[in-house]
Amino acid sequence: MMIHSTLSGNKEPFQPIHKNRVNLFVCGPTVYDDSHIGHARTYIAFDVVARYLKYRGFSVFYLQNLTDVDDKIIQRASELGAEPASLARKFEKRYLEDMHNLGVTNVNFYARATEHIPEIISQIERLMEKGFAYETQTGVYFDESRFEDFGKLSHQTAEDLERHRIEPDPTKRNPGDFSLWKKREDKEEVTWDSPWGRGRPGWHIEDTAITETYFGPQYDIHGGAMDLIFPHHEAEIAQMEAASGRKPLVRCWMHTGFLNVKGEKMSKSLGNFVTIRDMLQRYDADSFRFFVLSAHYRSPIDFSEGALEQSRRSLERIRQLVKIIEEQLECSETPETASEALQSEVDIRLAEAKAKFLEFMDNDFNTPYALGAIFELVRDVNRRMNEKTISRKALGDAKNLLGEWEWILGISFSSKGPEPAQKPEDLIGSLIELLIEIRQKLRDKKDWQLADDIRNRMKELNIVLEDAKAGGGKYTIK
RNA sequence: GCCAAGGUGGCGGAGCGGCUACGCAAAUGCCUGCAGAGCAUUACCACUCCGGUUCGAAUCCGGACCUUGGCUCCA
Repeated sequence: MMIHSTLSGNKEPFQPIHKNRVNLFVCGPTVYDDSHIGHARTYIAFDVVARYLKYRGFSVFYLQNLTDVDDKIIQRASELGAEPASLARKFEKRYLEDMHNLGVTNVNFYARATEHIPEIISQIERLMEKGFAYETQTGVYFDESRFEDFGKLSHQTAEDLERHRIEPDPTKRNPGDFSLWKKREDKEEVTWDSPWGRGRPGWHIEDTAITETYFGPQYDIHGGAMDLIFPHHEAEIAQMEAASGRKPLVRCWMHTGFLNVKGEKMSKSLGNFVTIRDMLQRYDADSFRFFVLSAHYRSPIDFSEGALEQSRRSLERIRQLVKIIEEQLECSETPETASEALQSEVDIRLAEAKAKFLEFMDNDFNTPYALGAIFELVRDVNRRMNEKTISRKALGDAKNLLGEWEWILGISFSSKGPEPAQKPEDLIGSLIELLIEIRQKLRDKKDWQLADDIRNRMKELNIVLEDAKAGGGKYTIK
């Protein structure tokens, strides 16, 4: 199994530190607002990573932090006149709801920063003892010049890092030094006692304190989006490798590409963001997951309604097959077995499809190509059903294989009921049902002209009828 | 300025030395009273540009150009 690591810039064979145990850590959100679909992209990607590793027989422990103390939370709370702690809890709850709704269900433990203050302090103390950190008027800082590997993840040298957009704190030794502990004397603020007085932790230290607590000084995979490479993950490497004296902190650094809108990064400041909640009002989670997985996790993806609609239709094609398979399995005319030659042909085909899927997933989680393998099977099974050369057993096998893939991707291939956006109010719905009944009577009498006229007139009202063979039919409102 | 990720058919998106996925959209056929949906088949032979290596390059090596992102807030 090959995974691309940002540190080396190459795909590397994946080998966990401890036999088949995989310790996976992904940076969680700062809970000061609702998450947007850019966050969702990253978390869906790592959900699939965790699922696939499990499927491959690894015992995965997936850990995520929750940044529940931070300047942004405090600022937002004061804007709203709320308590920072309760604001953080509220958005933490909403974040977990969002993840649940997206089928992101494989995180084993969410660790809150505020529940790891002693571990954070302990790590800073060790950095102080070893001379990697120093105290100033404003806080405790990591001395970047003492850690020679600084910049190795983002492939930058000390000189590259001389440039900066924000004027550095003049009390720091080097402009690149980052905060481990922020001193805050104000009684109104959220603070904890520390050897350096009241204050709160810097952003980077919470993650290494948390991963050290649950995984120790070294672990297997660390994930996050590209924007975290510098400075956040660089700082994590510096903190933990300096504190423990052991490297590497993680074997494999995985970073997801951005979700863009019209080629630009989705962000709050540009105002082009869509929250997960808003998106789920319009589209189902499975279509969104399909959209995310139809691009490689490291590639940027461009979000648009059209792209999501395309994903919905593509997924529909797989669902259609599952529906037909189920019908065929119930149909008494479907033969129990086929000739030996046909059966072995199908067996080979299924085994090939399965092997292909695994091969692509083993190659740095190439979900787009894995989806391609699914569609190849879909076409093949459809063809065999048309030719009526497929047996009940083969259909069952195909269904089972699709079931495995469903689980890995976290996408349901079973058709759902009507889409939420299409459900009309009761009265209108009843009237439409009534018209469908009347049309059916006309169709029974072969009064095609009037029946078609009703259908056309309804179409003008944006109500699209689709007649079923058996009679009746379904409708969609645009 | 430095670092990173990219630039592939009408669109989305893989591939990363020869076999040129897959999906959407399209065309044709099957089905259907018709339409839609569904299914099958088909077409297009695309890789930012300029050099080079090679029997052979979208893929490797130089060199440009363009896009997006990071450079101490960020998934």
